[in-house]
Amino acid sequence: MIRVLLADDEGMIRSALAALLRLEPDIEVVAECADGAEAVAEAQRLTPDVCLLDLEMPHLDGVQVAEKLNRTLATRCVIVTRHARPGVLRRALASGAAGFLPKSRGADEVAAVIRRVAAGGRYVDPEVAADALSDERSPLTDRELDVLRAGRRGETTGQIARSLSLAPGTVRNHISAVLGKLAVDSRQQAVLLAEERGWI
Amino acid sequence: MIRVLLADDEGMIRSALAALLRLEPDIEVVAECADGAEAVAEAQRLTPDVCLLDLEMPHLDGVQVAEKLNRTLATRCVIVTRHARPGVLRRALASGAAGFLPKSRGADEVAAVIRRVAAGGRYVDPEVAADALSDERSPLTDRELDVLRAGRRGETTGQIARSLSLAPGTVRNHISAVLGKLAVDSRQQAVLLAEERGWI
DNA sequence: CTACGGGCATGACACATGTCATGGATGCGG
DNA sequence: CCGCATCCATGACATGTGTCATGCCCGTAG
Repeated sequence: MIRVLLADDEGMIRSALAALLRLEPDIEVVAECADGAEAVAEAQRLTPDVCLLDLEMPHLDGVQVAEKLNRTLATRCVIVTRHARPGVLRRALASGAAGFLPKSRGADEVAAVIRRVAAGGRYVDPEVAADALSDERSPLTDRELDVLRAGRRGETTGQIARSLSLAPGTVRNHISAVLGKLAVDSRQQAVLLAEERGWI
Repeated sequence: MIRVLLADDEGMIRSALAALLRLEPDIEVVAECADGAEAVAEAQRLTPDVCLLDLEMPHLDGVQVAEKLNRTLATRCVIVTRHARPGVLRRALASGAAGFLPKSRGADEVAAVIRRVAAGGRYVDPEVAADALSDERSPLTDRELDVLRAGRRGETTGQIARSLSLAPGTVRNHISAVLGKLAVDSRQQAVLLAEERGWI
């Protein structure tokens, strides 16, 4: 019996997948979570065999959850997302996720992927994988990405600086480097571009 | 037997709902569509009893599809969406939709709603309806919304000014008024808030 | 008519932001 | 070891942005 944890902030898809998976004789859904923090807590309490994690969730996203879990548990994580971009795939694999499945795929593939990763294998959507082979990496450094992430919602330089424990000038410098590399004029344009490419 | 058409651009949720609905003895899924144009064509060909339409779809959104169908067919439409805001609900009802269901609700409610609208009733999610009763309209003036829209993607003041044929100072003034009314600190936060509320 | 209020436009000012030059830390290859 | 490159952090400076006071235009109430 494969014990599965489900996490997705969208109730409809979460409950739909749960209902479908419960029809499978060899799969047991042990938890349904609506956000990343809950997923981490439940996973640590229940130690499921496989965690199916939506990427877009409040507070902790799926990749962050996978990162946390991989540090402490033997659970295998599958990242599910609407925005299947090469950059996102890279982030997911770097976090130690064992599977990557875009939501454009049918629900019938979910059970198959779960079985595969539960058996110790990995699964990466072939289409996204092909894209990832021919893509260019983000030209941004880790720190630049941190700063960009921290300013994603229009936070002021001061807020970003405080949340990263940096001098405001340093934040401005990183931002400046980002703007130059991405050839845009404003912080917000940089955020939009980076989000579109799956870099943050 | 209730004949249902399903339209959602996200393959996973579309196929999951289809699979679940097929388990219901009195419901038959006659079509699954990935975009609005396809939904219109299939509905006209098959004349289903109920159309379950995602709001966010490429080219034609759910409300536009409902509008078209209500002009020519007796089909009853249910709008399904992630962003369940009063403004969206108003748009949906104005288009003649018979049902409104946010994706935050469980998949188990879908069949019940379909039966209800198939029987000639209407269904509006009670929580969104309550919001809609107590909602306030946008406190922003037309010009302020124009400026906000023009700056949606992080355009600089100069670019906004040029695209609206204004002095840069005027643009700043409008922005300033917006920030005050919305009680936020930056342009980007104002854009996010306005988008979230369906004002732009 | 006149006074008033609201929306729109503008320029001057204070402050936040982006740019630049600089220095320290680390890693790599000669 | 030394030079070289890269990343990170910082402060001074220029530019862009938000705030404010002001004036115009128009519709409406007195």
